[in-house]
Amino acid sequence: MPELPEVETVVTGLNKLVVGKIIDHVDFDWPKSFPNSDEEIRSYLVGSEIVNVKRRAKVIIMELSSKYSLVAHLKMTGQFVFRGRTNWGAGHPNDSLVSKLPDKSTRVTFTFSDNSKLFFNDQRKFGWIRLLPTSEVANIDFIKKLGPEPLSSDFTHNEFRKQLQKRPNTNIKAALLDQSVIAGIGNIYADESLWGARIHPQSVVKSLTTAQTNKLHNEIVEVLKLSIEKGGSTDRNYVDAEGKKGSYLKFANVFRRENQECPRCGATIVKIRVAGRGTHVCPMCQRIKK
DNA sequence: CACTTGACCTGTCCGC
DNA sequence: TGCGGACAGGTCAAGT
Repeated sequence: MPELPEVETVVTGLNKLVVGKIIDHVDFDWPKSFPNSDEEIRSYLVGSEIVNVKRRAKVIIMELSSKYSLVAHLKMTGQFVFRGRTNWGAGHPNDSLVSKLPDKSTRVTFTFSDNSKLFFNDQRKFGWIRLLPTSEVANIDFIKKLGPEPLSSDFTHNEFRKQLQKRPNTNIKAALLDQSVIAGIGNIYADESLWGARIHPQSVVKSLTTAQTNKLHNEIVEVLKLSIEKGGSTDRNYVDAEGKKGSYLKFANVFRRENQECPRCGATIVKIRVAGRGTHVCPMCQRIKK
């Protein structure tokens, strides 16, 4: 599922819904989803308050009053959905993929002291939650290696070119999906930003001109901002912390639009395979550059 | 080393 | 309908 805009939307929702809640207990049936020991849970989770929720790349970090944090990755199908007194039973039936919880994809359930609940659902079981000291979050290997946040002021045209030099001989799509080059982009926003910049996903990174990477930089920022504004993309599973879908895909130009007309030139959009991923491209206005 | 290809899982869709 | 295979928004580990 979720790329930067979806995770950002979930984090915004969690800040509104669960900050200030005290964790009473936690239930889980798939240990890989939440592998901490009973001892750690008893000592650092139960009885602690959620004080803040933030995002780095696609990782969600919930800081607790115990000086520990719940760190989570939604991978392809993970969801955090809150249910409490104000929204029992999903207040938006036509806009939601989940009405009754827990359901068979529920892996972890946090119950708060006021009896409201936060469900971690994950159909494919790739996602995970870890409880660890807040001071160690920055030292997680994956987080240490992450490239710049595309919506931060550090992400300049020059910085983007510098980061791309880490992967000079691969294609630009693989480079965009590499979280150590740039943090938070996944399959949808890679395709959309490459279409916006008129760059073919199979173009070799070192062949791109400065004008092209500058344009791509601008497209990445615009596409991500627009998606956050639309509450992210719901392709199949994604919902926000209230269980609602995102509407960005209505505005997408190529993603999942194979066999439709390119909105820019009218040619037929094709779906190919690049970097092992389904990739949507307009063969007319996105040219391969070797 | 740099880069590409499976594996991790469940569910759905499509062709025979 | 049934069944096999491909595919799905991400990241690792193991290959070349």
